[in-house]
Amino acid sequence: MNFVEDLKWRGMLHDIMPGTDEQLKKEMTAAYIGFDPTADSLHVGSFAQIMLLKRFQLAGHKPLALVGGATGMIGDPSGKSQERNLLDEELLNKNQEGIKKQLAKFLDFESGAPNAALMVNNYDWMKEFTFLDFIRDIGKHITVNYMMAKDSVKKRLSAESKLGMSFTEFTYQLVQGYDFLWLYDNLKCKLQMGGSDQWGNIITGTELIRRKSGGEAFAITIPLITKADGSKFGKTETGNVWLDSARTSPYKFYQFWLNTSDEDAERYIKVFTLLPKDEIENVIGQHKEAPHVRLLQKKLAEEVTTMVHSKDEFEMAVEASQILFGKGTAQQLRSLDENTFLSVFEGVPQFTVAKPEIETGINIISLLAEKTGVFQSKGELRRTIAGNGLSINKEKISDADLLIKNDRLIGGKYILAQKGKKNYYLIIVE
RNA sequence: GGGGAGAUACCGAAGCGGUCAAACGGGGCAGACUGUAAAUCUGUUGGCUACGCCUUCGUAGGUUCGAAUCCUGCUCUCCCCA
Repeated sequence: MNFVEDLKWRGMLHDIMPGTDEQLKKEMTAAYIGFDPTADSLHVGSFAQIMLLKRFQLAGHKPLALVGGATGMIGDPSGKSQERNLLDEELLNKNQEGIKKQLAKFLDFESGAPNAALMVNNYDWMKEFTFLDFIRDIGKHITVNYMMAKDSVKKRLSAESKLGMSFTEFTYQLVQGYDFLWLYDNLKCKLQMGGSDQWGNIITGTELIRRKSGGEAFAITIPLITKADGSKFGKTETGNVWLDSARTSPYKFYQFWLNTSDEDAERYIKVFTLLPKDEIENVIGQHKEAPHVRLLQKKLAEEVTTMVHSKDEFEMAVEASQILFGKGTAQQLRSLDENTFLSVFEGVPQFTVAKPEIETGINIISLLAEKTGVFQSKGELRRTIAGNGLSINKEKISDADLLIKNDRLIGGKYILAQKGKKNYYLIIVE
């Protein structure tokens, strides 16, 4: 199966410019995708694009990852994003480094193969380009009428938009178009890929290449990743899901994928894993026969967590999940060694209390609602206990006057409080 | 500028002198069920030194034994007319 067919089967093809497939069959082709350097880590929202580059490289082509140092300063008017703050160069550099490190996990930058990946930053070629030169050499080739016809621009000019659009944002597509032109001229990049919201910007680039260099360039976009329930993909209650383990722990990351709905998982496994078609179809088939086993989600979470983090971290996440959600018992909990214990509860809100507080025995209400912020108020805690919703170290608590003493400490220094089934809080005694 | 309606807890919305920490719905939280899901059902949803006390019904005063409820000033919102 070739690259384009594979994308099609995976539901990753939104739009493709005529001739693209032929070009890819003809020769090794370089393609680029732009990433916003607004943070030093990418999140799962960009993950589909990363996988796109990955597949591209696996198909024998040359992927270019462009970090939008220049474009990131401007802000794409697509979507409802407001004007963006300018990022300073130092931060940009730091973010670029972080992003490159992440991409290196997926793409081969180092091998020296002809199709080794390359990282570029449009700031490098934009920073010396003066405004006058730009409007004369580039602006000349694209009419305002053309630019105004883009959806991203039209939306912002329409009556419903209260925000208006600055000239800076308006020029965005031109700057991005110039990126493509530059890459075409300098690195023989003939294809730009991206999310479906980028189609208009990409086409401005191919148009610019045609008019200025008389060359032919191509475009592929992938659909926006959606969730069946209509909420935004890549977010949890606690915020964005990042690829960096310092921002989103491997455990949380694993959980994110494990919790996808049946319908979503079926689409995601095609987009976010490298598993071949027959294996995916097999898993989907098995899942349909026994949906409650959630084989599909498990497979998806395994593949993605292993790829983004590591096999070890994946196994740790599974172990943590079993303790937290399986029939984890107090004995099991106490049997963990300290390191495992801490990694299981990594990312769980933590509180610290002084050792003397516990030694004399402390009332549970005082401990959870005063010494720590596990509960907002004592009333809330009493209610939770009355509703059978509180556990300490995996044991249900039904007595609001319970005294917590040293013998409750796990490993001599930890107490695990649990509000309901899913909310854990770690109290460290030292 | 003239006239009218209104401001109640996270949101919507009842209440119009005591029995109001305030009906009901939504949302939130928890429990049961379950697939760590959805749907459903149940409980709970101001604070506390807790059969009692304290602070809350736009804001500041007043009437009253007693006010979210009545009166006055102020602020804001909505509607109609100019």
